[in-house]
Amino acid sequence: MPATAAQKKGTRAAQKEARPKEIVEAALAIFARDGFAGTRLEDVAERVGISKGTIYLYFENKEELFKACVRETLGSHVKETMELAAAFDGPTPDLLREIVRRISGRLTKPAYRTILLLLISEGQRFPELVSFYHSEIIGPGAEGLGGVIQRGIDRGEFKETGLSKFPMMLMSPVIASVIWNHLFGDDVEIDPSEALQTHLDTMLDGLKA
Amino acid sequence: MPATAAQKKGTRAAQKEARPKEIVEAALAIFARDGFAGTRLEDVAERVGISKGTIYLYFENKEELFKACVRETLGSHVKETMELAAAFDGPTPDLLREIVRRISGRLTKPAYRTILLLLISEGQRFPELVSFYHSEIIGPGAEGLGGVIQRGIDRGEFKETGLSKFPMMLMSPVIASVIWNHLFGDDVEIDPSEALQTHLDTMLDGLKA
DNA sequence: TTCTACTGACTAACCAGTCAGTCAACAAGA
DNA sequence: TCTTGTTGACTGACTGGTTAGTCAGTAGAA
Repeated sequence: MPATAAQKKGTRAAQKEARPKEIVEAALAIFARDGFAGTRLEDVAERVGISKGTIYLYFENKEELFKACVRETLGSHVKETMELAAAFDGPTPDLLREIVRRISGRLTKPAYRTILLLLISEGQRFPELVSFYHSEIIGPGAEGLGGVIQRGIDRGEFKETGLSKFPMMLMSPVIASVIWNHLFGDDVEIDPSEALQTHLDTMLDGLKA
Repeated sequence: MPATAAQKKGTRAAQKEARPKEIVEAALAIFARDGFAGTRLEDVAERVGISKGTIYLYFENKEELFKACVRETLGSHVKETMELAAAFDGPTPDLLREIVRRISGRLTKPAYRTILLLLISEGQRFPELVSFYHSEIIGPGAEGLGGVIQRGIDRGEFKETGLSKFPMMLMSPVIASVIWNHLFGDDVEIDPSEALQTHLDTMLDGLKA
């Protein structure tokens, strides 16, 4: 009996182990293209190179497959970002730039972008997913950003503004540009990091104590 | 036995004239709830109090009904806003505030909000709708906002920033809060106009020459 | 040979779109 | 005003196509 995944490569056991991820990856692509209701599991299967029945060996039904896609992609990288914030001891504007840049980096990755758009479209149908997203990602993220803004205020670098109440709004240009590109990308593509850069420059100027 | 509920009011001619709007309104609600693929025309019909067949007397098919919903709701109020900008002769920050506030007012109206979310979810499937939206609303809107920012720069009220390149990003907090409320509104509702207010305060401060 | 991941034909359900039939509104004549 | 014929908005059962989900059978690794 082989011990590691690498050794098992090509064996049935290895294949079995790799299947769920393969399926989720393919499903993500098809869900992104056709939405939840519009997705045909046969298309997903074909993309993996298996038959539809196989999907049901790994996922209870279409809904569970969808949820797996969301959970798989979201992961939870919030913690490390928060640790960075705690350890940092330079000027707060630099810290804020770095953190916002990191979040933006994640938000604009293809898989994450896809999930963001899918959550917007299908969220109503999957309240548990939305609250998962809220409690695992959005909540801690907002809290973290809020903490950084507060740090700036405490250190006399930022003045007090309403932004403390809506720290997530710092990310709004990134979200808006992801949506913009999704809709109008063929005509006029926006570079989210450039949009963010511009936005941050102006905001940080306006925040200055 | 026929349903008599629909036959209460007005003449046949009046009824016929009112039908399309009734259908579009009902469809908007169901599309918003179930998405395009998920919407059953029977549900739409039931909401109006007519039978499914009647919908086909007024709309060629499901797609055309969807397009009618979008076109009906979007209208085109951009022109008047632009005229306001041309006529205004006070300080540019005040003008910008007023214009952004107006756009936000439209964006957050329930029907418009619904269309925004539907365009995000279903836009891929309806490229003509997206380009309609782009050419009728977004393009002129962006141009108008850009003009106002330029006015500020010309009058020495604003400094030159990258914002001129992405004027629509001024609206990003509104878009982000519409999406936020759509997803998380049950837990923590954001007041888009408050978010916008905060955002504008900071941005205008940062834009100051 | 045994075991099991996988197959794909099948079923049951669903729904967009159709169309022959219905009946209330209207018109016109008595 | 009443009667009667016509019109056309509307109905809803039906069709045809689609797809989620099942399961008896297969193939190939161990």
